[in-house]
Amino acid sequence: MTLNQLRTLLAIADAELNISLAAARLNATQPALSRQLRQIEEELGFQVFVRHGKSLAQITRAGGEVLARARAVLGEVRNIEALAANHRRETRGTLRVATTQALGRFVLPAALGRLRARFGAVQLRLRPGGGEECLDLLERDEIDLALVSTEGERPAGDVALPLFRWNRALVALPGHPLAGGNAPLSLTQIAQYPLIAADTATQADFKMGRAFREAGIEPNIACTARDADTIKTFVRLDLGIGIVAEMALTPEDEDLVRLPAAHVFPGCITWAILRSDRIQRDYVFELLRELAPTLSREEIDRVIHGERGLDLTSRIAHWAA
Amino acid sequence: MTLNQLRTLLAIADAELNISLAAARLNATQPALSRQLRQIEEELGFQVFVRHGKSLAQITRAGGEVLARARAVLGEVRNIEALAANHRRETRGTLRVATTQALGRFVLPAALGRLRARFGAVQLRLRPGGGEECLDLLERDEIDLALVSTEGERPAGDVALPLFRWNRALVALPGHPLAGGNAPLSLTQIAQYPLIAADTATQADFKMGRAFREAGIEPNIACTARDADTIKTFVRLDLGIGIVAEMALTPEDEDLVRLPAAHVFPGCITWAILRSDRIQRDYVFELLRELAPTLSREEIDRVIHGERGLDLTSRIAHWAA
DNA sequence: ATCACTTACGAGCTGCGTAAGAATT
DNA sequence: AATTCTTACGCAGCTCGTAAGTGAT
Repeated sequence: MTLNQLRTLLAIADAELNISLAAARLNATQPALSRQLRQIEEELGFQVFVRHGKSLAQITRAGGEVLARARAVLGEVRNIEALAANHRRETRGTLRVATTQALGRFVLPAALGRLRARFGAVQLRLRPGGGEECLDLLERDEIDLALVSTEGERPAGDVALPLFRWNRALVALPGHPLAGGNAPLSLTQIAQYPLIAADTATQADFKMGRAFREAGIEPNIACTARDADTIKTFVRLDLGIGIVAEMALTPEDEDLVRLPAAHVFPGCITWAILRSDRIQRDYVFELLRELAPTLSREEIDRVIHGERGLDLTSRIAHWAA
Repeated sequence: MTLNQLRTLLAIADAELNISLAAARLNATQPALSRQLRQIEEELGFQVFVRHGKSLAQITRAGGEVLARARAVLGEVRNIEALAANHRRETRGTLRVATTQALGRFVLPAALGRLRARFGAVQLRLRPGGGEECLDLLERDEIDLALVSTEGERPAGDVALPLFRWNRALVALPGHPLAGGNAPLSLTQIAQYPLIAADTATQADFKMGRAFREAGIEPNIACTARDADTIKTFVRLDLGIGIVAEMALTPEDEDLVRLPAAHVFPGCITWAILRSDRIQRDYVFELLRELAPTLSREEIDRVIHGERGLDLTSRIAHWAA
C-alpha cells in the first residue's frame, strides 16, 4: 500500500467515480490511475468500487470503510507536512477559508493584507457560503478554517474560537423620515417602513426576525439580498431602510445615514471554526490574531489544541476597522 | 513523503537511534535506511535526529512531533490492512497479546486452542508481564490486546471489556492442619500458618493484603513467587499454604487440597484492554468471545467501538474451565 | 459514434544491495 | 581495532505516459 494509491482512491471517490476527471485533478493520466486502482484492489483483496460494465457505479461497503481510513491517513500526512513547513518557517502555502459574505468582503481583506506582510507567498482559497455550508466544508476537510457569525451562541464544530463582537446597523438615505432624529429607534418605528435585509434574516432560527415576532410586529421586508453591497444599493434606490452588519459600512458609504440598531437586535459574535485533528500552518494562527487582537497567543493555542470547556467570549472585543 | 520513509523513522527511533539495528529489524540493509532518513530529512527541511559525529544521539524537538504523527499514519495504514484482511476472511495474521502469568498459563491456552479451529494460521505473540507493563505495551501500540485482572475495579485504558470473574483459592498438602476441616476458614486461622503468595500480593495497593491489614492481622508470608506453578511447587515441599488464582488449579493438582477462599479475599475480574483507535482482526473478537462466553457479540462491539459508559460487569459470569 | 476504462509497450526514475570509505569510541 | 554511518556504483523493479484496444451508451 502506498500513499499514492490511497490518494488515487480518494480522488476517484471525490470525482464521483470518474477516473478521467480524478486523473486530471491529480495532474496524471487516466491509465495511471486505473493501474493504481487495480493494484490497491488486488492488495486489499476486494473491489473498492462496483463496476457497471467498464465504468464505476458505486462504492462498495468495504470500500467505504477503506476510503474513510484513507482520509485519516492522508490527513495525518498533511499534518506532518504542515508541522514541517511551520518548523522551517516556510512562508509559502495554501490557506483555504470558507466564510460568509459580509466577513469575506469587509473584514477579511484588511486582515489578509496585514498577513501578507509576514506570509507573502500564501495562496488564498476563499470560498463564500452560508454558515452551514462553511461548516460542511470543514467537516469534509476541504477547508482549513471556517469563519461564521452567530447571534451569540457557540456554533457547531469541535474547535470554535470567538473572534469579535458586532452589531447590526440600519442604513437609510439622508432624506428618509427616520434619518433625522437623534433618539434611538424602536422596533415599532422601524417596522413602519420597508426594510431591506439579508436572505438569512427570513430564516426561522434567526433571532433578528424573532425580535420582531416576539414584539408582535410584522416587519415589512421589501426585499432581501445575498450580500450587503446589494442591500446598500437598494437603500440608495430609496427602496427602504437597510439592515446590515456594521462591518459592511465603510467610509465610502458616507452618503448614507447610519442608525444604531444594537438596542433592538441581538448582538452577534464572529467565530473561527477549525478541525481539532489538523495541524494548522502558522499563518492560520496569525490570521486569527489579526481577527481577534484581544486574545493572547496562548488563549488561541489552548482552544485550538482541544480545550473544550474554555469560554473566551468574555475576552473578545467589539469589532474595529 | 512515503510510508517507507515514515517506517524508517520509527524503526530508527524504536531501535534507540541505531540505524543498523533498525535495518536488521526491517529486513533491509543499513545504507538503505540511511538513504531513506536523509531523503525524508531533506524533504522535511530539518533533522529528525541530532548527530553526534557519525552516529545519532537524540531526537530533535520537531523530530519528535513528526515521529508521533508518523505513528498515527502507520497505525491508520494498519487499520486499513486489518479492515481488508477481515473483509476477505483472511485466517492468517498476527495476534499480539500481553497478559499476566496466571492468565497466559491457565486460561489462554484453552481459548486459543478453540480459536485455532477457525483461525488456524494465526501467529501468536504472547508477552508475559505485570498488569502495568501490559497496559504500557498497549499504550506503545506494541500489542493488540492486554489481558489483566483487577480486584473488581475497571482498569485504565480507553477500551476495557470485562471477561469473567474469579476468586483466589488456597492450596495445601493433604496433611496440613487446615486441610481436613469442612468449615470455611477465617483470616485468623489462615494467618497462623506460613503462606506462599504471588509477588504482587505484597504490593501496597493490593486489596488482598489489605484484607489482612484491616483485620489487624500480620500474615506470615513465607515466600513469594512470580507464577502459580512455582507456588504449587513450594506447597508440595510443605513450605506453607499457597494462595493462587482458582484458574491455576488443574486436574493435575489433585494431590493438593483446595480450600475455598472467596469469603476472605476480594473477588477478581479479568479484563481485556484494547485501543479504541485500532481496528481489530476478527480473531481478536473471537478470542474475546471464547474468554467471555456470556457476552453477546453486540455487547462486545459496543464496548470496543468506544461506548465509554457501558458497564458490562454485571453481564459476565464466573470463570469455568 | 462517443465516452470511459483497459491493455501494451518503451523510457525514465527510484530504491535496493554490495562494496568501499570515513569518522567515532 | 571495532563499530557505525556515508558514499559510490550497478542492477532490478516500478511507475509513468503514449498509443492502441474494448466495451457500453
